[in-house]
Amino acid sequence: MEDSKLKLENQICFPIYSTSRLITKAYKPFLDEIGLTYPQYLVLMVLWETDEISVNKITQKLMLNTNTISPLLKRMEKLELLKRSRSTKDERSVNVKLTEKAKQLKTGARPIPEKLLKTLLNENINLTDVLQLKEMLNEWIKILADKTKNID
Amino acid sequence: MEDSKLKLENQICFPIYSTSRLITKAYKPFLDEIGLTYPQYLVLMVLWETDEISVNKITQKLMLNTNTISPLLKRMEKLELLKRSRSTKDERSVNVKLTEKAKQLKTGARPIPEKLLKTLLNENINLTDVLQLKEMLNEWIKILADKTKNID
DNA sequence: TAAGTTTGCATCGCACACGATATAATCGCT
DNA sequence: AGCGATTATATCGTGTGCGATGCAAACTTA
Repeated sequence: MEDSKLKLENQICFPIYSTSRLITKAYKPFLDEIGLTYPQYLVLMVLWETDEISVNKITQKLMLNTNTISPLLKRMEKLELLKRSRSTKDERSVNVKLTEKAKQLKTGARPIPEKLLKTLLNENINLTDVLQLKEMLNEWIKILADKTKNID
Repeated sequence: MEDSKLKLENQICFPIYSTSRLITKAYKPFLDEIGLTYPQYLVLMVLWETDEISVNKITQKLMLNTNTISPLLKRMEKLELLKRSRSTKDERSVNVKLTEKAKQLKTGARPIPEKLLKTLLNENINLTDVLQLKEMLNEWIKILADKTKNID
């Protein structure tokens, strides 16, 4: 019986899982400086782009469910990074708005993407590789988002 | 001021993070059938390859710390998937050994890698792409494991 | 317009990840 | 042999992720 497929080193999924964790770890020193966790940083990236946005829109952009986003936003509100308020148009909907404090954090965050990219580029991986990888992952995200949409 | 780098869609890290979560989700139906979580499945892949292995070796292979692995193994012992016992040679070390139940789970797990791969391949992504991606990720893991080894 | 369905958000419980810390065993150096 | 440093593992607290469930507002459709 051939079991090589069950070996860790032959999996494609394990390297993605590990890389993801290691990248989050690589962010840590930079995010510590501005007092953010990685998921909080993701939320702020959404809000820096579009202040005043509904919880639902955030879940869509980050592909996370409300049972992850709601407590995350709650913690961020406690950190005075944002304000939540019921929409008047649709009472079910909650709008999220940045505080001045969070807007100013953007200055500290601006150099982070470049720093991370510098960490990831070396003699074996160039920018073209990275962009190619990004395309491929986005393709996978499309496939997987579709195939897993009924799994909860 | 150019802020395009702070946009979610221009990040390479976010697609990796999302793909990782979506892949775990894609595993779920298959792992549910044999009553495992994804990290538990990873531990078993290590043990199916080498039964009787120290906790330390497992942390190295999975690149996870003991504060993640210890409780994980404890839960798995409660599920009767493995036994833990102090090494006689080195009383600090704990050896992990599969139960018969876990060994038999391997039969149920055998088709899983192929199923997952089938999910990931389509008209836009072929096996060569996947293998190329794996190489690139392994390169990143090397870089990141080194650069983050002092971050805790 | 009334009843059933869907939608938007929240809460609860559980399983990771991981920083900080603790403890015991072993190692290294004198 | 003795003692400080290192190593292997465990525990605690916090922050995600996410399945299950709850609830109220909005929608649908008879």
